[in-house]
Amino acid sequence: MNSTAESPRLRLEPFKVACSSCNLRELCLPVGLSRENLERLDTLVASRRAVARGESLFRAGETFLSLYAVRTGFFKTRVSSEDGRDQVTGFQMAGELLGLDGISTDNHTCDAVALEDSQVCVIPYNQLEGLSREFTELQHQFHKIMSREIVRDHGVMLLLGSMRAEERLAAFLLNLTQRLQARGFSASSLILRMTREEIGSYLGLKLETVSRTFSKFQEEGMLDVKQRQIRILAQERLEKLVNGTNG
Amino acid sequence: MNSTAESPRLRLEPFKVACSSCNLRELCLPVGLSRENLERLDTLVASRRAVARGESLFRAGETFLSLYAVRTGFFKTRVSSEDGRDQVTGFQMAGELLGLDGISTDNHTCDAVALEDSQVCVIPYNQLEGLSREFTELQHQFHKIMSREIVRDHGVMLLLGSMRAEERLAAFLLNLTQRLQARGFSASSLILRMTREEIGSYLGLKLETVSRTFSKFQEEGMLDVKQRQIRILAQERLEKLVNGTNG
DNA sequence: GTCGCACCTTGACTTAGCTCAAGCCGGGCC
DNA sequence: GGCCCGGCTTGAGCTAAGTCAAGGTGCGAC
Repeated sequence: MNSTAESPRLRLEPFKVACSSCNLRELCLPVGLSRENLERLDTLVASRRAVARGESLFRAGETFLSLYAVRTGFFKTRVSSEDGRDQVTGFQMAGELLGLDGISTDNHTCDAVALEDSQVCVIPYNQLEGLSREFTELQHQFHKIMSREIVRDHGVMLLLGSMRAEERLAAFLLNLTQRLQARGFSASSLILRMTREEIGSYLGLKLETVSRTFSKFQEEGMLDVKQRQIRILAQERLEKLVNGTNG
Repeated sequence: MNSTAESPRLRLEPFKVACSSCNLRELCLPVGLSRENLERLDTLVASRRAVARGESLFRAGETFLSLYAVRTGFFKTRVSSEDGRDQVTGFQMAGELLGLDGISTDNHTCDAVALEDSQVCVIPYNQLEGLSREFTELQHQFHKIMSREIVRDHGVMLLLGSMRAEERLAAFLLNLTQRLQARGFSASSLILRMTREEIGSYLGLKLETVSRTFSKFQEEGMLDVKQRQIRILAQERLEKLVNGTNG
């Protein structure tokens, strides 16, 4: 209705979006809510925002007002140090929440960048706090999501602190396919949304190492790699790389 | 009163502990609470627990029921992978919260180990949820603490993913002294509570590398290192190592 | 269609940090 | 007092991953 000439960067979709009818509700903030409470959540998540590929949803330093749930598309989050070092801290797909880091200081502390044209649901944070005082289910679910992010981060620390390049890439691929599978996609073939450099930044490796490791996995018959199209040919061998006392 | 023969590992201190009169209240969960609300918090944080050096406060896999605030002493948290790899994910001192990772699955996902004889305040989690539905200040403060943990973890990822050994150790020391200073200790001299191996695990380095890097800092006149006693002689040079586009 | 550009691959060489090994230091205990 | 043991230091050599450099590939713009 209202798609007149607005900045593509900040375009707001004014039509109502309903969690209660969203097919992501089993993966997103609404998990575990009753029908009735779902409808109360609808009053909160009232707008969407489109983010074009390459654009930022938010940047470090901006005032924090809302969380965002990825509806469609794919994001990366990135922190930067004062001297310009970058670190990709995560990749987010449909149903995942962005912006939790902003609560601590009322300012975002990382950049969230769309890796493809994406849409997010806007969740005004103080309204979320209000509503979660009113019903336990939402409060509890929200706490679980924050806690899950902490657990995820600890897993990344383990990866960065103690795994070798092959193990890191294997863990990365298995994590991606597992999350894609939960969303109804294939467990064995995927299209990467990010560059080798972004994978490398996330895994604490240089892009050449990522590329070489992909090639090695292909030579060894574990993967079929064609640029960003990946087919997993031997999932159990990847799993063994990550978990086993590999040799 | 009740310090009869109990297991030193699980000893509960039955006497009342009051956040409202605790000298850590400006660093801990009660930050920002009004006098009146502080007293309501006292009803929640009702017991203490002592943990002897080397003992665990909780272990991965145990049922999650409570958060813990460090009252005195020093802890490390540690995650393990299936094949026995360990990663120290943090060191916690007075006023810091332990156990946030447990909310996500109702099970602890890491071990918390005391590095010296310590005491913690027990914060029953479902009571905390209840009370934080009743007053906004507590809810908001709790969310900030969880978010701060996420931000901290992202900082560690940056360190592990993109810094060299010297930068990691410098960042570690500066972080420690900053937190100690906030607790009224010297900004320039400290006693390490952890071994070289534990520092190495946290920083993604081997203990020999930690030791060599300490020696290098000492040779260069930036530190005075005598086993676990550290004196910082040139803080600004450590800062430059971490932040500057060092050469 | 083809040009340009961003991204990816591969090779040759370098190096930071790891491994293995030996010895030292200091605090607790008999 | 001295001895034992966990933790720390240091050296020598090795290796995984980084660096630098040269091409290849595929897609979008004109």
